[in-house]
Amino acid sequence: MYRSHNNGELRLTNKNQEVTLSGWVQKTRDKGFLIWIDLRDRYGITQLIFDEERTDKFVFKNAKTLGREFVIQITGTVIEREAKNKNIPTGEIEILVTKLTILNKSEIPPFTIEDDTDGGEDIRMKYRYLDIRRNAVRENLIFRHRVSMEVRNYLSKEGFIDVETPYLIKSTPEGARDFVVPSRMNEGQFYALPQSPQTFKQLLMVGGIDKYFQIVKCFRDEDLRADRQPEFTQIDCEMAFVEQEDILNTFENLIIHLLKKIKGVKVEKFPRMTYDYVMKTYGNDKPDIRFDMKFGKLNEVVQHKDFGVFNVAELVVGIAVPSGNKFSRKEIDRLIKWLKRPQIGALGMIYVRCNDDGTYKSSVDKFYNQEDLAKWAEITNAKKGDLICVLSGDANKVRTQLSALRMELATQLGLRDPKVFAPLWVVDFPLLEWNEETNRFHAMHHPFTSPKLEDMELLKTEPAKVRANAYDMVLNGNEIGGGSIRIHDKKTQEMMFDYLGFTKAEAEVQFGFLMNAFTYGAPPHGGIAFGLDRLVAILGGQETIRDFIAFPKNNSGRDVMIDAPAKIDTKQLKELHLKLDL
RNA sequence: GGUCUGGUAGUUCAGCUGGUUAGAAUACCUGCCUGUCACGCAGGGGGUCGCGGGUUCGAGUCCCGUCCAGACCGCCA
Repeated sequence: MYRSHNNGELRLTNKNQEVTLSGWVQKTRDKGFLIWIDLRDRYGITQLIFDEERTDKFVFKNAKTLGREFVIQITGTVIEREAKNKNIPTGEIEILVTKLTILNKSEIPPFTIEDDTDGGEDIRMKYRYLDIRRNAVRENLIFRHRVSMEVRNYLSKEGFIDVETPYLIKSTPEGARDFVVPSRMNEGQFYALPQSPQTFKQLLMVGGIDKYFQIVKCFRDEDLRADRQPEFTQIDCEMAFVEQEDILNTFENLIIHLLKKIKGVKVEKFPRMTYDYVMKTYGNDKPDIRFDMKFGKLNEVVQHKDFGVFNVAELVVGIAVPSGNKFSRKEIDRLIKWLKRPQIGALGMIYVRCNDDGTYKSSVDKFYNQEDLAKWAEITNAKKGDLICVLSGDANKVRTQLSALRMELATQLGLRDPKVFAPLWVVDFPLLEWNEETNRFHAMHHPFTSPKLEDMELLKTEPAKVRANAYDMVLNGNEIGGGSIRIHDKKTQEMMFDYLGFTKAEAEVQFGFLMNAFTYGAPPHGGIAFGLDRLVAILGGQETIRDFIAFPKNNSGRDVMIDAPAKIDTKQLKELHLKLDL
């Protein structure tokens, strides 16, 4: 028996009991005649004591040799501490050790296993197994476990069936780049890893599994970000015999349940906003609505004066920064400089100070009087003491830029409180999106998304205006889930592939199996998929998903611990019928 | 593919306009210490300043290239 108790559970009520404990040496405090050792496991810390007078000579001598992260097993008696530590749960007791076994020694770890470790990201990733011994990382993994168990239990109780779908599937041209796996048995042919189980879950609907879910790995060979990994986990869901409204209600309730159960936060019905509205109001299809700063379109009140920049602009739009008038000239200049960086690419910014006495002072006083500026304030909903920031130019670009500024200012002003949760639905996404590169329309969501019936006629005349039965769930400025009502008949699906520039033959080769399935009684269906990594990170109040993944990849898609990807030898290449062309 | 930031002791960092022997904290080692819990005290070891080239009497410091790491843009149906 390695242990009778774990290191977090002994209390004064266990006094005089003989116990056996195992764990890692967190810290030794050697006072010469007395040695204390903090013994750690994932449940907590228990203090061991070795006393030159009370401890066996051999055991005492052995205790002197212990180093950080040694794995030991001890037997001893629970005694009351002379000096208690109120900061830890086991702080009233310590173990007077009678028997000590070193189960395994440890090299000196490259960084300290402490809450505020001295190790940087790089070294912690290389020795991730040591990093996981730290409270912060362990707690994150446990937190993720709790979320995913809660999701499983909830969906299972609601009648959803967890079905596994294959990882070795077929590459498709639409969407993200595929990870590709060569087939040994089929010369010159390749599997692809799924970007999502999309077609399989639709086939499950045809198969009559009318409520399906899966917590499943997905793969996309695209560049990484703080919130994007090449392999990531989705809560993938699909339902048959449902309309959009059914899906929204079902999964809104799932997130309400999670927020309550995991965070103890009560959230009411989610607001629903159309894509068109959020783009115009927040410049962004995943708005953070924990704070206001809504866009105010100023074209009507600023144009046809003498200010040329505004007169030629497609869009002039402003936001009111709460209490922004306290910004110094220097701080505003810094904001403008920030906006002009190539990443944002704004040409400049006009601003209006809203003074406490109700007057205005702007950077364009030459062209606009107090009455004009009062109108700006009205449209942007600016109060006394605010600062109105105005950008102008190409509508799409300006929205993106002002949206970036809105988020930056909110961060600076502390308006993005990680303890506050503001979810919403964004609905009525466009079905299609023009792609400059390929010079054709692409499906904004994916090619299986159904168009809104009432917009079908526009498909021929103004395809960009056709709305889809597609929706995203947004939480605190992050897209945490997205889905759609799918096409479930062959004719519409064929038509869609046609619009997306597939020839009949291409559509048949790539998605014939799906369209064929649609001819055998496919029920109406739709679904949604949540990004688990992102959801867990946001619930945990953090931005980087890496902190919630046990073994994440770095910025360039490498696993620095196992050093992958790596070369394979010529024998393997030969088996796979591959030749490198480097 | 692009923009920006960084790379100096095991680790995290400082090192100004180029100038003698490159510092701090922490970790590590040794000794002392009877109630520690960020223990304390005294001492010690530890460096190819990412790599390559250039400018210079002289480069951690300036220039060019390159590699690595991070953030972002493009990309992510």
